[in-house]
Amino acid sequence: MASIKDVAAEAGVSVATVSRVLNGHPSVSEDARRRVTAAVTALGYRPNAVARSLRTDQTRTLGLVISDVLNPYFTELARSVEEEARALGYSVIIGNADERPDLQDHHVRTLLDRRIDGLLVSPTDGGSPGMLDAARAGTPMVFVDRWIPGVDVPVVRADGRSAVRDLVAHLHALGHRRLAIIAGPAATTTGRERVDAFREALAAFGLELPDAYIGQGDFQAESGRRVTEGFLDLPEPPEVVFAADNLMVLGALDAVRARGLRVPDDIALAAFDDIRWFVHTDPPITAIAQPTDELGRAAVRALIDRVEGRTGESVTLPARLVVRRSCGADPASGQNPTAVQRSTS
Amino acid sequence: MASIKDVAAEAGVSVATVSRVLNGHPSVSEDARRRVTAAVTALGYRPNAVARSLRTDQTRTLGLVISDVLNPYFTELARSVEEEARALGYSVIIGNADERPDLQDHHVRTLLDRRIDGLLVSPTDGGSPGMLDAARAGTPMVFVDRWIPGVDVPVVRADGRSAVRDLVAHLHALGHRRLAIIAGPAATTTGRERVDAFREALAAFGLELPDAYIGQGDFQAESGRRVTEGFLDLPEPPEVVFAADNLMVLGALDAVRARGLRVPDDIALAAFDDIRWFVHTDPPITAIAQPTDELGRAAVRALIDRVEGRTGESVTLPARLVVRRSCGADPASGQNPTAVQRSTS
DNA sequence: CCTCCGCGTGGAATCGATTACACGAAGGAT
DNA sequence: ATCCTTCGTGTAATCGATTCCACGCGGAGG
Repeated sequence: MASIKDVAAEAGVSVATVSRVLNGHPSVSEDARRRVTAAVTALGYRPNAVARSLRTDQTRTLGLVISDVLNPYFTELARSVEEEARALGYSVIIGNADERPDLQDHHVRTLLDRRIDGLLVSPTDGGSPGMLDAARAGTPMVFVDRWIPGVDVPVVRADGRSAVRDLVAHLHALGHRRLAIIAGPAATTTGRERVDAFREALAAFGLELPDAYIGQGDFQAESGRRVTEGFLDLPEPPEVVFAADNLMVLGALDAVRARGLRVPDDIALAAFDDIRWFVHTDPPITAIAQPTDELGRAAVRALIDRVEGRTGESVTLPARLVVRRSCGADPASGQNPTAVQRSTS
Repeated sequence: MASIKDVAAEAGVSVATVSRVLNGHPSVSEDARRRVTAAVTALGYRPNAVARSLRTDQTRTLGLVISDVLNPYFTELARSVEEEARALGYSVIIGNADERPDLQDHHVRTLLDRRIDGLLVSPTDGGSPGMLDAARAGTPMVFVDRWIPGVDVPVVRADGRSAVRDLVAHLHALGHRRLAIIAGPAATTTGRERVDAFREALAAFGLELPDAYIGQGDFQAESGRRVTEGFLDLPEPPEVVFAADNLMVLGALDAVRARGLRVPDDIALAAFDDIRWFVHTDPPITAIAQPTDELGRAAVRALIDRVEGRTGESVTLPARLVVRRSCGADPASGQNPTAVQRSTS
């Protein structure tokens, strides 16, 4: 592969001049510029990004560590992150943590070793050593979706509180009183927050959230199945199961089916995170939709602000309720339209 | 960030010795080794991968350019690729082409600029300039899933031929005679091959595949909807629509629903590529499943073989039919079990 | 006692870029 | 004519690692 020296030789100039032409430096004669560009195309020369990074101490690369690539929510997030980054002249390297803190750390370390300019993380846990080191070392960093309390890093996320209130209002209006939740891991902020928001919303309607109605999941489908089976075994099973992510509701659906029960007639189902497949499930699933695309873009902008020395700020965007048939409403006619409206407030 | 010089100073040895310790070189005294490791931990030193790559001319990184991250098939593929690569000591950088040749080229160029050791591609088209350059330049390369005829690069893929035969046998046994297909882009091998396999299988049962029953899709949901609407407008609409990928069948489902028709009673549906959501759609969708995980791993092994100077060979693995309710069978009881058996041959 | 060998170590070249600095030529001002 | 800019260019240092080569030292063999 041709190097800058080869180009210099071919053009009959020094490497400095070649570099200047490549970087659009003003003080190069028109003649030299022509000869260099000719040599570049003749040799099919492409600058070595590795060498350039070593010298300039910047890679124009962002790292993105997500919790689970197989979760469509994170896939969409990754896509919008890459898009915005590309538009701003950066590349993205994705690390998939599979909800495992050790893997998360592995990726953070690897990315730091490659001297990425900034790091976008959706932490799997409450702060693994590698992550805390990175934050402390001053690597530009932004949390997206999930974050770690007490760590001084901007957070870009959706606030589901009002949407959860809308959901509970919707369920209450349909006559449901015994509502259960499949929570995410307690180590994650989204795992805790969604339970809190749910409990608060219930309280506003004078409803309790008994411990028996809080199932401990891990954001994976299998845990949704397990927890739902537990709910169904209760002397007084819930009328509604709300899953804290889109994968767990799938498991819940499995468990309900396996008992020969019907949704929503025997039990209602809802989920956090809306994905396109929910339109086609049987029945279509009521969900809380995050503005995933905007989240990804905002996170990248905040991170690049930090990378380039500006102050990237935290951003919180509203989530909104999308009513479908899994809770009993007929969305084509009956349900209260104010629910959808209020969620954008 | 601490460099090797700092470590050398801290340990009271030369940088050469530090490097030797770091790389497990034998001829270092026990004493020096101890002092160096102590200095490393004291400073929290991590070698600069950029500098190392520049010197050694290898990045221990693989590039993976996939056609569409939002397609669960490719997400699973990416995951298994990363897993196998990690197990073998390599990192993976993913580029998402979004089925756009220009974006594909952008990613190939960027990856080559970073001097990745090898490239895994599932080409979006029939050979864009960047890709052909890469192949010609001698970059270790392997095609996965799709490939470009005439380019001398190993291919790791699934052969759907026998599974398509099984599918057609299944459909024929259920009494269906008018079978249509939503094809992928003609520029892709999978786009063409699946149509050919379908036509061949039909011929074996004395059935034709009229042009009106071949819809031109682009592997995206929207094209599935459009094509299916065209089928339904035909004077004699098909009894079965077979989509060449999992996204297009979603669009087909939309189109069928929008007309108020039922699956499978009014029209049967099937798809290439099985994904976990198909179990939960209404109705569950009959699909041809690729051994995605094994495909990803085999591709990585073949590529690393090339990278490390061995001869990575092409691999073809069989796909298999997974019967569900979208074609009219009741998989719990009725359908011919030989269909599933034969597909593994 | 001398020579040779091997081991542990350090000095310095190297990878491919960027960039500070110096230098010569040309042109304008005095 | 002399001096000072300005402009275009080249030389060389630098980034952080790896690795070739040489050197000093100690022990073994003659």
